[in-house]
Formats: sequence, C-alpha cells, structure tokens
Amino acid sequence: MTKTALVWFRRDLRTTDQPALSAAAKATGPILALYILDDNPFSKRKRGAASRWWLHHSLESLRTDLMALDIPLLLLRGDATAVVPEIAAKSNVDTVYCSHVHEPSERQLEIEVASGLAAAGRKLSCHEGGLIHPPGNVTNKEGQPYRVFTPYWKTWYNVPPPRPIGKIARRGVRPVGISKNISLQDLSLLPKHPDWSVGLRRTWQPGELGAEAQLTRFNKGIGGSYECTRDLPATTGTSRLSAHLHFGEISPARVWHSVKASTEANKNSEVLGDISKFLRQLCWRDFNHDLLARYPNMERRNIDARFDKFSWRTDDKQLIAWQQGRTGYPIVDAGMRELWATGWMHNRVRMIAASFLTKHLLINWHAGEEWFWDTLVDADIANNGANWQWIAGSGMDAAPYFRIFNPILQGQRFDPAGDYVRKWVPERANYSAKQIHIPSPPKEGLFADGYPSAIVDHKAARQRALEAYRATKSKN
DNA sequence: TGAAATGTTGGGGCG
DNA sequence: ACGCCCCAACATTTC
Repeated sequence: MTKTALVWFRRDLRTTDQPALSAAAKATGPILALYILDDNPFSKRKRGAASRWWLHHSLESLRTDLMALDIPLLLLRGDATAVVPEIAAKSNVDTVYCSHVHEPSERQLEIEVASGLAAAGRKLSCHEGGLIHPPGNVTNKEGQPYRVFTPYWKTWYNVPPPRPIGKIARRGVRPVGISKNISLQDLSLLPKHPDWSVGLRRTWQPGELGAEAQLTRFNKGIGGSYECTRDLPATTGTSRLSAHLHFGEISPARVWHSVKASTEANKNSEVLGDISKFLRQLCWRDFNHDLLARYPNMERRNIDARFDKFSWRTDDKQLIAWQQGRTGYPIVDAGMRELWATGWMHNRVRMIAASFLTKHLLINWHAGEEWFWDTLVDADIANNGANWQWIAGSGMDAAPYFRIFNPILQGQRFDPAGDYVRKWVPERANYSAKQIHIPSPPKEGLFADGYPSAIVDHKAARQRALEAYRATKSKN
C-alpha cells in the first residue's frame, strides 16, 4: 500500500500549474488536501470581509475540482503550526507539500510548520508558483535589489517564467480514514445579517473555472486595445484577474504565457508592443512582494521615514463621506460605490480615489488601506500596502508629493462620455458628458438632486496639500 | 501611471 | 506694407 501524500493548500487554490500538487502526485498513492482557515499566530491581521466571501466560494470550487481527481479536501480551523503536524501524523505521511506565500508572517509560519513536522521525522516541501519571480530573484548586476520600478521591470521582463505544467492525472485511489472534517459553512466566511454580497455574486465567479473563463474573456477582448482601454473604467479593458491571482486560482505564469500566445497569434505588431503594458502589471505585483520582503512592516510603516512626522488630518466625517462615495466629486464617488457594490474598483479610479483621500483630504493612507483591506475581494498585503504608499508618496519609487490628481480632469479624460459616473452615481445620470464630472461648489447640505456638493474645493485643497507635503519633505 | 504656472511663438486683425 | 497687439497653441518649469 502506497503512502498518502498531504497537500496543504494556502494561496494556491487551483489544480493546474500547481507545482506543490504536481510534486505530491509524483508518487502513485492517494492525496489528501488540507485547508486551514488562517489563525496564523504570526499575523495579527484578519482577512477582510469581501475577501472572506471570495475565499468561501473559492474553496467550494476547489473542493469540487479536487474531488474529480479523487482528492478529498479537509477543511479545518486553527493554528497551522499545530494542525499540519497533527494531520500529517494521523494520515501517516512522510512529506507535506505546499506553496510559498511571500508575506513575512506566512514565511514565518512555513518555518514553524516545517520544524514541527521535522520533530516527528517529517518534511515540508515548499514550492513556488504564486509569483513570476519571487522576492530576491530580480536584482541588479551587483546582486542588490532595485529601488526603482523601471529598471526592475527591464530585468524582470528579460526572464520569462517557466512554461506552466498541466493538470495532474486522476488518482484512482482515495485516502482512507478522514475524520474531523468541518463543513464549509462552519468556517463562517459568508456575510449574514445583512447579506451584502448580492453585488459580488453578480460580478464574480471565484475559483479556478471562473479564473480560466476570465482569462479567456480577456484574451478575446485584448485585440490591440489593452493600452487604450485599460484606463477607461466604463469598459472592461483590464484583466479583472486580481482576486483570482491573489488566491492562486490561476498562476501568473499561466496568465503570462497565455496572454503572450494569444497576442502573437494575432500577428499584429501593434498588439505585440501593447502586451508589455499588461505584463508590466504582473511585474508590479512581483515588485510589491519584493518590497514587502524587504520592508516587512510595509502595510503599517512608511517606507520613507520622513512621513512618520506628517501632520495628517483627522476628520471622521470626511473619511466616512469618502468611504460611502459622498465626496461630491463624481469620479471618486463612482469608484467608492463600485467598490462597495462589487468588492472591486477599476485601477485608474483606485489611483484617483486614493489620491483624493491622502492629498485633498490629507487623511492618513492607513485609513484608506484599512477600508480597501476590508472591502476589496483582491485585498492583498503586498499590493495594498505598496500601492497606498505609492500614492501617498511615502513608498519606494513613489509618486512625487506634488503629483496631485485633479479629479475633474481625470474624470473628463478617462470617462469622457461619463458612462462610468452615470452607472454608479445615478444622481448625475442626466448630466451632459461635459458637466458630469464637475462638482457642485462646496456648501452645506445636499443639492436638490440628492447629490452632495464638493466636501473640499479642489484648488484650495491642492494648495493645502502642497504646503503640508513641502513641510514633510524638508524634514530630514 | 500630473497639473498648474510660466514662457515662447507665430498668425491674423488692425491702425 | 509694416509694426503692434492679442491670444491660441505649444513648450518649459515648477509645484
């Protein structure tokens, strides 16, 4: 009787191009899959609500996919440092397989689990696959990490990821004696009282199948237009793969090769030049994880320490107005409402809304980071932290302090017909394309149509931000 | 992966 | 025809 292999699933909730699963499948014996709802003792931070909703459905999908391969998925709750060795002992496995999660607390967890297993003569076999190039792998000629994105990108782009490996074969044999399983419902990942997930259900299909479908849609629609349409929030110009990638429902290497192949199939040089713009987005993801490895507290601490002395404003009223999409700036409010309704916001609008919070309102980026953490289905420590710091100006290779997005111009430029605003800010549905992005001048109360007037005046807010940022910059 | 302020230029109206 | 002014269009610099 061949021994069982145990695969500890984490942020790699897929069966295709899954190196850990493939490694486990090298033996002919049965495979047991395990997912532990992370009560990671090294991380104080609990997954946000939108992300929990996604996880529920992703696990549901994974369980179905694995079962088709004769692999039962064991769901448990608890501390992985205790649970993994315990299940390994009960199943009498020699090796536990998993994929790295490149976050400091998760790497710490891997070390602890490995030593727990080793104490009983077992092994933890960790694999890559969640990033194109894991932290530390992209360096300059001196072997030093890059501080600026563009040179990082040039090196990154010269080293294509390995070809994806396929799906493993059906086992034909299942492990025996599985007990202690709890149901997906028992993980309590779904919202109740109230159930606010209607918009999420309508928008997303979590899981490997949904990820593949989304990739196919993106490949079909990409025909030379990504560079033009990716900035237009009224279109589906972006890949919308962020949450699928976060949970590892699809591997970035698979996306890389698939997008490249479908572009080359078009034999269109214009398209070929274009595709690097998309691959660049995958590169940002790796760059952000590289940063997180070097600055483990990046989600809380300013990378640029001068910002520790920044005099952020505390203004709960304005913070709530921002969260609820009632700033009076249509493009900002449209984005914040899209986020609330669907658990996602278009990348261009994320930049505008984030710039508005940190620069127009001068509210600490932590507040924005926390709101996004709770409401985004793609919430990710590395990406969320790095991007907020990038906008706030405290990050590595960050936006210069004087780069202040004008929400009116940005709206007119990237939502020229006003369709995006019309969709999410129905109060403005009858405005002309020209007028729709222009806020009503600041004054108390609502306008007759129920839409708030601007909570700050753009020009005055811009001046205030410049002064505050100038002061910080001079403090060395 | 900006925007605003400031500087320069060149064509047309007009005395 | 010529010089002058105006100002849009574009370029540069500054925040």
